[in-house]
Amino acid sequence: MLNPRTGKILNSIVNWYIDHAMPVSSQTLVRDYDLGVSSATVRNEMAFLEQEGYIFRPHTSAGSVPSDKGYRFYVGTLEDFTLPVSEQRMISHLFHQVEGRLDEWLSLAAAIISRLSQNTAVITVPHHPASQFRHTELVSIQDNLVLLVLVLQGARIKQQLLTLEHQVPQSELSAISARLNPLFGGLNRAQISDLKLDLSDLERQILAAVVKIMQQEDGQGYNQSYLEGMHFLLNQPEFSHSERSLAVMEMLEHRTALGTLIPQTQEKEQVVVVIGSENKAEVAHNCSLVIGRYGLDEAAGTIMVLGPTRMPYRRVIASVAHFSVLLSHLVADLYGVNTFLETDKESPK
Amino acid sequence: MLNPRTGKILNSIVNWYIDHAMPVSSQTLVRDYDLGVSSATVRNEMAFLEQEGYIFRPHTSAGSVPSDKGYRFYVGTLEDFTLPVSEQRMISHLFHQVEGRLDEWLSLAAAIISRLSQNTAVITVPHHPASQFRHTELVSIQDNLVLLVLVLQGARIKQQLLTLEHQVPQSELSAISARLNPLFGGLNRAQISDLKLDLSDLERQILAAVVKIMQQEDGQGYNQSYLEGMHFLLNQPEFSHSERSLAVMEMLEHRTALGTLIPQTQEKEQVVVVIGSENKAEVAHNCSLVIGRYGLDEAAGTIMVLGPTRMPYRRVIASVAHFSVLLSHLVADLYGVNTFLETDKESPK
DNA sequence: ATTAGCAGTCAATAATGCCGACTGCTAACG
DNA sequence: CGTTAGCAGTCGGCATTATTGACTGCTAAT
Repeated sequence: MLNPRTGKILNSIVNWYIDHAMPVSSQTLVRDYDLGVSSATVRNEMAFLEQEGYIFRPHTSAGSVPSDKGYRFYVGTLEDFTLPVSEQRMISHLFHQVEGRLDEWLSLAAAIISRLSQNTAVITVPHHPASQFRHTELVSIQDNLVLLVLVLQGARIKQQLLTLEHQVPQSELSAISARLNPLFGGLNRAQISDLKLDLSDLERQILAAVVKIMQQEDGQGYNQSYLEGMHFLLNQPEFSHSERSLAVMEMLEHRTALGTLIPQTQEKEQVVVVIGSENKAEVAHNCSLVIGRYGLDEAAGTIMVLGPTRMPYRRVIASVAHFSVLLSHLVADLYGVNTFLETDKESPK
Repeated sequence: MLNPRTGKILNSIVNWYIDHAMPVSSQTLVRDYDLGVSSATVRNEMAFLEQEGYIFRPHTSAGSVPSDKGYRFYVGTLEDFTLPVSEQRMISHLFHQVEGRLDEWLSLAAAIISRLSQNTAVITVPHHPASQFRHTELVSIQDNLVLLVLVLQGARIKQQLLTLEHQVPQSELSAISARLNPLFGGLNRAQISDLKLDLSDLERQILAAVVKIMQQEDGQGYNQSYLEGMHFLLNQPEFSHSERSLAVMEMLEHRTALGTLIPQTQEKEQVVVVIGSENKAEVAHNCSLVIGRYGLDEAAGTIMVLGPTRMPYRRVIASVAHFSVLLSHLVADLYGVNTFLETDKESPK
């Protein structure tokens, strides 16, 4: 679609602009990249690229800036999204230190992705629209106050305080949970509700609480997430002084509308890049989004990196791809699935 | 220390500046406040206030801006920190909707305080340097993978995945936790470590994990906290364009050094205000901090609101004071303490 | 002690001119 | 015919200057 030399020049423009955040001149290109032609030729090519909409100029006699279309072309030509070995080692080292804690994994992953990509990262908790019951436990706190601990499929823990009508000894509470656990095990909330059981008042209260917790859990999509590196957004020259940045920050803080940014057509283990005005939300029109999914069909989470359209796509995509695989393995363990997913290489849409 | 009229003028200056974020002129004061004197007199008083360091001027022929000393005086004259009844009702309504969940309480409280005070709010999880064991539970996840659920005093829940040497049936896991629970109940990690018990390898592994979790839990001070309303910082005109704001944001995001901002001398149920350069941390020299404590001796948490020195102190102090009492009640319930704390009125330092 | 009035100060804004970074074009070149 | 050197033209950015208007500080009258 673009002849090789033109493509090479466009990619050089994008690379330089990503690094320097300033319009690129024809001279700069021949100086910094090995194009083998003179600046005049580059100017001719740039005129063509501008005409075709791959780049634009802030004003008549200015250097060129990649447009969304230009970035899209650039991203399409990228390949080899493996992280440097040193970084891979660093990551696996850090993960060994927080062995065995889902929340720590996600929080750590968000922190690392954010640091590696120098942008804001969000990771949503693996989520399934119909959680399965795994285990419950009742712990007496004080008088008639009882802590209900609920373990869902995938080692997800929920808690809820219950106020009982009368004080109940711990031994009886334990007996109740011991009785309910085998009955509820492996069922989702609809199935639990449908059970025809002969229950005491107390047991009914507990069942109601369990169902309610599961309902809330199933209901929240992008509400539960780990957010890291908001300050990188502010560091970006294109954001530091604008009104836009504020709207984006607010969206991030409330997680509202984060879901709407995700395009529906995304297969697992594939990294999708949404550039600038391709975003559905108006506020994110000068942002790019790199989105990965992880987990299993029964519990999928999303990794996303948000930054200005001028972001280091290769690094970002590599980070997201790496963690997509890593977290998928971890979640597979939690859900007792042994299928090892094919890994190693992903390519953006 | 300041004669009544001078004090009244100073407070008028502070009030106006808090509302408008612009230097106040003598004319504006006589127009907007009922001072009963002419602008010339106000100018004379302002000259005095400037000489004494309560206010300063950005340049020679400019209006006046309160200094930290001026704010300090202003805060000292404030009284009546009750929230409007409508807001109190709104709060108790919202809290009824998330009955029984500590994490939701704190998260909600941070959100409300932030909204009410139009500034950034942080609430730390109630914390004690030597947590007490309450209950543990082992849930088989898959093969030899087991989820250890640990409940600490105060309904705090921790989780950890364990990889066992062999696969162990759920019934045996339940038996183990049933055996360990009465042994550990009410003890802190040192006491648990000191127990001379005859344990199997498996039980030893579990004990080690329990102690390690408790150790980590006891170790982290301000790490666990709920942060809300960072975008308010960016909205403030004094922050929107500065380098400072970035440093503050970074500090907030990493929670580092948040602890160092808290003055040590603070009694429970008392709200402390730290103004501008009174802050120990250099980065926070144009910030003010309103700090409240809540909880019990055995589990105290901190509420803090951070914003520019030009913040609506009355509203902020009232919000913090209100939630200090509210959360104290809730925590007291969790810890099985029935002492109702004397409430209603607090005054800042 | 208070006040009116006036002179003086200084930031903010607009207007102007200059510099330099780039491009677009044209004509020459291989 | 693609490529290149060179030059004219454009426009943002920066520094300089002028103008305005919002305040104060001072002084003299009340």
